[in-house]
Amino acid sequence: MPDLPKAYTPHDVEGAIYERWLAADVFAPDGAGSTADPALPPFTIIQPPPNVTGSLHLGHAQRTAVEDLMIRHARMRGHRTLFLPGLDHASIAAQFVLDGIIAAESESRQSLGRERYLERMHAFVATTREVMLGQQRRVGASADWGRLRFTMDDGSARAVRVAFERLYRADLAYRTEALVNWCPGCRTSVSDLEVVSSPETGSLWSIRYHLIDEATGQPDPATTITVATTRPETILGDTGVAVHPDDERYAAVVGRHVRIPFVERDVPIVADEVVDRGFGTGAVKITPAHDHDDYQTGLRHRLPAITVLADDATVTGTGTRYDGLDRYAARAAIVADLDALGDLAATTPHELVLGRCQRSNDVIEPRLKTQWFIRTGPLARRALESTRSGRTRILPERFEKTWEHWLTDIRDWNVSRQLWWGHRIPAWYCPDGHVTVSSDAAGPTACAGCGRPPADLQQDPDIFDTWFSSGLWPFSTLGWPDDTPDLATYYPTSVMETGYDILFFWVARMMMLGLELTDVEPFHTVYLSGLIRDPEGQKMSKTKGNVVDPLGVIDESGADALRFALIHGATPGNDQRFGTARLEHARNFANKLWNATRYVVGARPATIAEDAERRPPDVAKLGPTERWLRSRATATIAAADTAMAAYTFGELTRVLYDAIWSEYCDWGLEFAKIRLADTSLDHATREATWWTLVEVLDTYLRLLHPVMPFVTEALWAALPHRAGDPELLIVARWPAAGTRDEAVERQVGELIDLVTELRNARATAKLPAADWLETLVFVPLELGGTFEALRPAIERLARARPLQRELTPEALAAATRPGDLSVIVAGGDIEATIRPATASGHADALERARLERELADAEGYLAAARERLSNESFVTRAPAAVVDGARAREAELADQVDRLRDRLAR
RNA sequence: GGGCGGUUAGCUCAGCUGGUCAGAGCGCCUCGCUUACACCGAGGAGGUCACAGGUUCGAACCCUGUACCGCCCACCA
Repeated sequence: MPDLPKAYTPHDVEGAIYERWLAADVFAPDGAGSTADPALPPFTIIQPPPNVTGSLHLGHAQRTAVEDLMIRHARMRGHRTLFLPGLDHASIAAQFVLDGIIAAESESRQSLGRERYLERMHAFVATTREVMLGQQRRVGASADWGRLRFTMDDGSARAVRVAFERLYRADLAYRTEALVNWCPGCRTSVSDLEVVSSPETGSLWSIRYHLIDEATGQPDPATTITVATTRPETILGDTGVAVHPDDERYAAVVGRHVRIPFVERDVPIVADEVVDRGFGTGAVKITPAHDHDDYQTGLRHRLPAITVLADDATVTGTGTRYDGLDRYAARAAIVADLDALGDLAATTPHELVLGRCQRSNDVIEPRLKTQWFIRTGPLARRALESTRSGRTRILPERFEKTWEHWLTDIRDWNVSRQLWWGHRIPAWYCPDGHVTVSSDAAGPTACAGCGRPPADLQQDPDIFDTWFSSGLWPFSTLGWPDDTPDLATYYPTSVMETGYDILFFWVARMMMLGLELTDVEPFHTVYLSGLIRDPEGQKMSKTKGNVVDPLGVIDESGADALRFALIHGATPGNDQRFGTARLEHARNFANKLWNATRYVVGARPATIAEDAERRPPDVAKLGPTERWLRSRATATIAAADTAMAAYTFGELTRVLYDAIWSEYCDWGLEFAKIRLADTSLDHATREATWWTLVEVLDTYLRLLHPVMPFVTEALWAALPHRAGDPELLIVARWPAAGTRDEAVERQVGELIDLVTELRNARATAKLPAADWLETLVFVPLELGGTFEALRPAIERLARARPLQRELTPEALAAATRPGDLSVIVAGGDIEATIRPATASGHADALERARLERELADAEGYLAAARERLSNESFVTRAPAAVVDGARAREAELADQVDRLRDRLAR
């Protein structure tokens, strides 16, 4: 048994412990140090792979803490546990970061070229990767590092190719020209999810279009239709004007044509119900190539789609002087020119919602592109079926509504990205337009359409949306598409823990792809964590500068404190504010635990050898407090089990905090101190007391281990172990709840209340803390044995001596003298009288005031209880147990009120 | 425009399926004899559980509505 240093220094504890775990090979389910029971089902958590874009923040630390908590708990219950760690290449996010880095060196994607750019990327992620893995170890992740995976490793690459080929063959992946969300800054398309709507103030311009005189074929200067637009530059791509079919104002002009200025194009006026008659002028210009609504309208009316903006959002191909101008410069020029022509009818400020790129914040430009899409309809239906049937559960449950809503209205998923860092789409095109999709690493051997040789084929230059590879994560990490032993053993996985902010991005994609490709739900439970915010409730972000580095916190307070704080404050799906107060609370708790253990270790009776093997306490020698401690430990185990089963980890920490601090330390250790020092007791009795302390502390260390693994491991090593225990707590068994002794819990509880009340009376009367006070006490017969056993402890803790027991309340009343302080324990029959060493009128006044306050409280409760009982329908309609409880309560209160009145009358 | 959360002690938050549920931590006030711990110990003050109705024998908890705050989704140019 190692000695415990006097001071708790997390830094010293934690490094050594992690090394011991690694050396013992206890993380892997099949590691040499595993104590798992092969008969139990395995428990698997595939870690949500953090982006290799830098370093981990508190949110990651929280996720890791929660995942590791579940894994450690399952491991202690004897399950084979796989906590598979990983990293995500984070295609667009990583490119965004790297672009920033190379920009500082006056380089760019274009200047480096694809090959050198990717070299830079590999070097970049090689460094961030090590930083991030190191951080996870510091947090204490008991992950199986030997199975570490990366979304860009060969296994993932193959899984991506095979998945795509299967989807293609099942007609769930298709290539088409469609309007996609184009980010001019990132120079790629992005998915609908990556477009964030941003309310902004812009302008609404009303513009007159001239109708064509059908006789001359020329615009009629006198006949115009006014359209309203927020984006005048798209005029150049207009191919129609739409009005509502029932709009009488325009009924006459439907079917006629207008001439689009600058491009001199004649386009038809069409009737379409999409138009809102009440908005603007009731006439809408239609630009199918640059607006999602217009695209649909265009399709309905067979209007051509003319692209007028290039990849960099400059005007292109219009043959006007605007070509080459940025979209906003073109807008200004066009507005000015329209004004000059006299066709600008109005300019009004306008609140609108812009789509901006989640990554670069550029305004998204809808553009026509030929790209790959995943047909989500059939996939989403299966995913919905999984949650509706309960085969996969989402926690907290309210997110199932969000899930339903999103998956019901889901649109096809654009997976093509015009980026470099990612998985290249395994599709090849031949000059005749045939498409060949091949999962072969070497590519296809011939064109699938015409048999041309590979040399004639060109691979799609695009890569996949990063979430495509992430979507395969639960099974690609286990060896899929091969039928590996790991896949057979650990798939489907158990719990997917992640933030609610990526429910759609990631969880939905994993469900859809997992169901399609493996025919089974990839996990049975989705646990959604909330976000970590700063103490002011702000989202942590680098630009705000309020990001907290977990390593700094760990250096200062320890990983255990960090984990406890993060878990303690977490309610599933709810954000939490994180600040120093929480952290100090957690660190103080670790410190408390450390010192309590140090006390226990140091309190070993001399009759027990230092290296003695653990013995269960001798049941025959247990006193009430020992039985109380054991019963409370059993209650705590049950409460911890309930919390674990409900995934309410914050509740788990609360239960353990209270049990350890408020029960074990505040009362258990204090009672034990007195007993251990009581030389009137025999050796065996004192040994039983100590063994009880050891046993209960052992239980609490086990229960707390998943939350605070380092300190519990260190402290557990200082306790004697049972014969069958392993070397390390991490692979020791989770405790099983025994039977509670409710009688002893109640009795000891009442005596604890007595001590508290005696202290209260003393403090209220402002009696010196150091004084020993002569005290008389009446304790009913059924509590007598317990009282006598605890008498030395009560005397010491209440500083009441001599503590003389009176046998009847009458005897107590008779012995009470004026100036004595009275104590009537609420809810019990215990009464006591304290005799101050020096009587003082002042103390007496304070004492009366205290008793009167207590009386008023008791009378209030009593009145409420009586009112409830006098209610006929309560007595007849409430459950018997509740009524009985109320009667008992009434009796207790009545008794207490009597006694208080009696005392005050003296 | 839909949907979802939140509103409980000065602050940050717990309160699971309605019946000792009005709680915790921090902060505050008073006091510390006691060598596990001052990262501590003892005692205490503090709340019409956002507001208004309703259901019920009984509501912080269920229903309806209102007000703020936050988030998600959404094709009004």
